[in-house]
Amino acid sequence: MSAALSIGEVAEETGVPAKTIRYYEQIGLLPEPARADNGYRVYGARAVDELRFIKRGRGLGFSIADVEALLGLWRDKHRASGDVRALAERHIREIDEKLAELETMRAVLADLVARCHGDERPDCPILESLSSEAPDDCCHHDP
Amino acid sequence: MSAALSIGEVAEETGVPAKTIRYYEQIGLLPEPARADNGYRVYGARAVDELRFIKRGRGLGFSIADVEALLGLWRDKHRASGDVRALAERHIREIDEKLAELETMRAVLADLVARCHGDERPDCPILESLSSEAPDDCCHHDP
DNA sequence: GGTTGACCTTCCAGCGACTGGAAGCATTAG
DNA sequence: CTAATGCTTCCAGTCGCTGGAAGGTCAACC
Repeated sequence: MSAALSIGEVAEETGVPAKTIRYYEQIGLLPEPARADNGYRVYGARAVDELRFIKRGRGLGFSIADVEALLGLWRDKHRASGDVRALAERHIREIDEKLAELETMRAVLADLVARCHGDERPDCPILESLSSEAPDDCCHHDP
Repeated sequence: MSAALSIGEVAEETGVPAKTIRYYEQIGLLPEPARADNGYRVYGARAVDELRFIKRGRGLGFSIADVEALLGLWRDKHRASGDVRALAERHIREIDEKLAELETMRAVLADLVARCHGDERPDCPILESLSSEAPDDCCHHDP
């Protein structure tokens, strides 16, 4: 049978802080674990696996809602891999949007920094650009 | 003299929602405007300029705190352009970190998606990767 | 037996940067 | 007179945690 672990041991094992584990339980991402006589949470190997899954999903930038969906698909032995792939593809598109936005910002900033001599003199193209009369519809943002 | 504008007109003029303008005032980013007899906020051209400045700074990804600092430097006629440049350079480094993180995520996801056939069959490298026994120290995150 | 100290429990509050909504005046048009 | 805007305030929610307070529990040490 699988070893019984306290929340601290699971935290140690998975690298997910105990506070975060309780939080995941609170929002329903993790099932409520069994309790020892003293009220302490008691976890098995399954919880460790699920937490590792969650941690990796979060590490790839999936939202909690997405991780919840992926966890559901993972538990479902009859899932279609197409569903998983669709979720991942949508996430890649979101990442691409953020990348494009950040790259635009970076390019504008790098240009401004290059044109700013950066000494004690007060004239500065960076501030001039931020306060100029030009239209500022340059940077698109999500709705 | 400069035209007196209501909050709605300033919002229209700058593209910053009235709610956000009030929020900026509340957190001290914008000074409290004059009030008409009926209690309505009354703005001048200066507030419009400052809001445009803020909007552009936010559009370049600067935090509110950074925008506040930039606004201070902008108002200070004796500022050193080096201070502005240092702030912008630090921001570029933060953007570079986010870019690197997102690019790593994207690469991992793209690889997983490519290896997932994505049909009705349940076997899926994406889920396998999330649940594998391999160490998951692959993705670094900020402290 | 007493007392640390490390662990566990609960609940509440805060981060950033807004955004939405409720409840209530002000002003203007019809 | 009423309806439609627009303005005011304040409170709550978003997302994903994280910190802290106040207290219970357990093993070890003197």
